[in-house]
Amino acid sequence: MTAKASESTVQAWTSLVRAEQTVMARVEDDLKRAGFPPLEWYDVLHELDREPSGVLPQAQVQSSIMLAQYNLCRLIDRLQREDLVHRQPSQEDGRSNLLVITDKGRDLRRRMWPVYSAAIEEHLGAHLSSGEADRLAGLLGKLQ
Amino acid sequence: MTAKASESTVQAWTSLVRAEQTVMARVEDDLKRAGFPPLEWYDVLHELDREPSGVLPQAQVQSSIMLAQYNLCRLIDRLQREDLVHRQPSQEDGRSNLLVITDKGRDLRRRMWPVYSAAIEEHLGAHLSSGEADRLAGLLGKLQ
DNA sequence: CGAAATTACATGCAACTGCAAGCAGCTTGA
DNA sequence: TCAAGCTGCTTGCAGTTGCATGTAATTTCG
Repeated sequence: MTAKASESTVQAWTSLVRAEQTVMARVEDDLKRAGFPPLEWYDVLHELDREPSGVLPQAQVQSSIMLAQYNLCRLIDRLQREDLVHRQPSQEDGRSNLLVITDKGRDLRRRMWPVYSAAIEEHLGAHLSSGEADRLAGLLGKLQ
Repeated sequence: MTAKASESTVQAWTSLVRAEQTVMARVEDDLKRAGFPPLEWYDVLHELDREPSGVLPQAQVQSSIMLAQYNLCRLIDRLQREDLVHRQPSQEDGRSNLLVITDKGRDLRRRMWPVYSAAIEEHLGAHLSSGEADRLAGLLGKLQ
């Protein structure tokens, strides 16, 4: 439990942090340049938009995306202010909010995807063969 | 330039972001539980402490760690407030700050490392063989 | 049942961040 | 040589985050 990390492990750690932060910054920058909001907006809209009904409990969105409860709460405030989603009290559970994506929200997500996808391709995909991408995903999957 | 990302690429992207955020959160949490400041404090102290003189221009620290200039500026404010580093005007270049690590700063970095190292080992190293860690680092290195 | 624990969400406050702008001090080139 | 531009650093402001806490609804269990 208190073992020191090996050289290989430390190298993997620093590469992981560097790579993620670098690629993330570039992707976010592309979105911003195109006039779009941050990726976390996309994440929430994506979770809702993939539901045909466009509805999910706030707690379920929270467990899908990696965001603290109070941060999701305030993110929803912002999305609601922009009329991209709205909150609807749940009938089944009086504590729970249902989040409903609006047409405007679905439209924004749809328009963001080409830019987002191209950014992923340019800043990540272009540097790896298809096999390398698969192996990378496989190794990263072991860390969860 | 506007190519859509392949399935493998998107999977690598989501794995990358998830893995980094998950492991980072766990490592930061271990440091916090042990009563230590955030990792970025460590990063700055580490850059300075690896110099025998303990001195580096602020601009050079900035290019080593990934932090916007104004964020480093304010991070240094905090470190200075805690007497971990101090600023010293450069003789050679009147615009430049030299950052000097204090004994207290060196000591903090030294005490943080065992906790940091153990966290890396637990949350990353324990999930990968040595060969896997090397391959992961190699793949991630292609993304810079 | 009904008190205690848990779950879902919200919020005041202090700290931190991003942006845009500012201020020296250095460098360049007509 | 000196005005224009660049570089290194700082800062005001508005927006965002983390923490601790609050509120209300549900679940658990003696």
